[in-house]
Order: sequence, then C-alpha cells, then structure tokens
Amino acid sequence: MCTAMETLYSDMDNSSCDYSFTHTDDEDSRSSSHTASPASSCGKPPASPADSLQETTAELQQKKRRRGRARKQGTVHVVKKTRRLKANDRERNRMHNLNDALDSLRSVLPAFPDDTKLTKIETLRFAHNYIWALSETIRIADQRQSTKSRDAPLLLPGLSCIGEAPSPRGNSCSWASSASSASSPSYCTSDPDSPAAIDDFGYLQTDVVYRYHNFVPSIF
DNA sequence: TAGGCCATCTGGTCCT
DNA sequence: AGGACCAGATGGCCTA
Repeated sequence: MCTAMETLYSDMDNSSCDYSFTHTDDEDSRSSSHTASPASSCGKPPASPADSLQETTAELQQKKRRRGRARKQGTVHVVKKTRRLKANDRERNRMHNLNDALDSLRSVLPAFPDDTKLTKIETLRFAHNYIWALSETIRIADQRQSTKSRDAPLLLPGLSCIGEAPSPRGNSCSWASSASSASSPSYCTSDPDSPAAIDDFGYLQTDVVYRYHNFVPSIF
C-alpha cells in the first residue's frame, strides 16, 4: 500500500536529493556575492575552450559548494522527517490510548442484546445518559427514603442491576434483557441535559431504555 | 454505490 | 525545543 505520506516522503526524499542542484531564490541571495557563474558575471557565453574549462572548474566548485549545502539541508530534512515520524508515532499512541479509554467505558456500560459495538459518539452519549439515569435513581431513592414511602417500585420493572456496579460488557446484565419488558417508552427527548424522565408510574424512563426497546439511533 | 465510521497523517497552536 | 492536543484531509472498510 502506498499511502499519501509515503508518496510525500518519497517526493521529499527525491527533493532532498535534488537539493544539490536546485536553484532557489534563497540560493541567489546568498550566492550572488561570491558564486556567480562566469556566464552571468561577464554577461556573455564563454568564447574559448580555456574559458570553457575555467567555467567548468568554477561550476564544479560551485556544485561542490552546493552539494555541501545540500548535505546540510538534507540533514535538516532528515531531522524534520524523523521528528515528523516520531510525532506520528506519538499521535498514534495517543489515539490508541483514547480508544482504550473508550473501550473501557464501553465495558462498564450495559451490554446490548445483540452485542452491537457502540460507535465512539454513541458510547459517549450513552454513558452520559446512563450516568444521568443512575443519578436520578439515587436521587429518587433518597427522596423515597426521606418520605418513608417505599411502596412504589423505584427502578424499572426487572431492572435488577442498575443500582449495582455496572456489569461488564459481555457479562449479560439482566437489565439489558429485562428492559425490553419494561414499561413502554413514552418518553424520548432530544435535550441532552435531560436524557431521562419519570413517568406517571414513578418509573425511571431513560433514553437508554428507549433505545433498548427500539434501537433508535436518533436518541443519541 | 453512497454514506458512515475509523485509523492515520499532517501542520498548527499551546504548554512545559 | 519538544511534547500534547486539536482539527482537517485522506483513504480503507463495511453496510444498507
């Protein structure tokens, strides 16, 4: 596979080789004082073989000088290239770490029945909603405890693990399977600040549950 | 085949 | 100066 970068680098490598004889404005400004070619210095082409020979040696010397500088520029180029490669490597590792973090986040979220892997954005939004739902559960539990009224069910019917430590993904959580038998999803919001609501029966209605019912990506 | 998702590269900017 | 972070570009893979 030839990536754009490889192409670029191959180009760069070629260009670095070409530096030796590439005529640049910079070179002009720096060499005009002492490396003007004989032709340009006298304003006319060399007339005799001797002149020609002299020009040849001058050119060779000039090329040598240019080669010397090219080596310098080539070195700089190599340094730049290695620096870029190191930066790419760090960036790759950084993104891998980010993905690892996302994976660990996925692992503590309830598993979907069909074991569909959440996308990155879905994972983040799902986690946001899940945290919100757990917070609401705790808040309602506190309220109930303070009012001493524990008649009505706090959690969604069959929601056995929402108050416990999140089950690892793959370790099938009863919440995931039982949620499908929960009350019908009468609530769905696009407001990211309120991903869940309490329905008329006091049950916690979350977007998460809604998605379990319908697998509607739009709720994310 | 179009569109979504993802990995990677890259250059710019900010921070230490 | 060098690393971290970020956003844009690009190309590959997969799915409807």
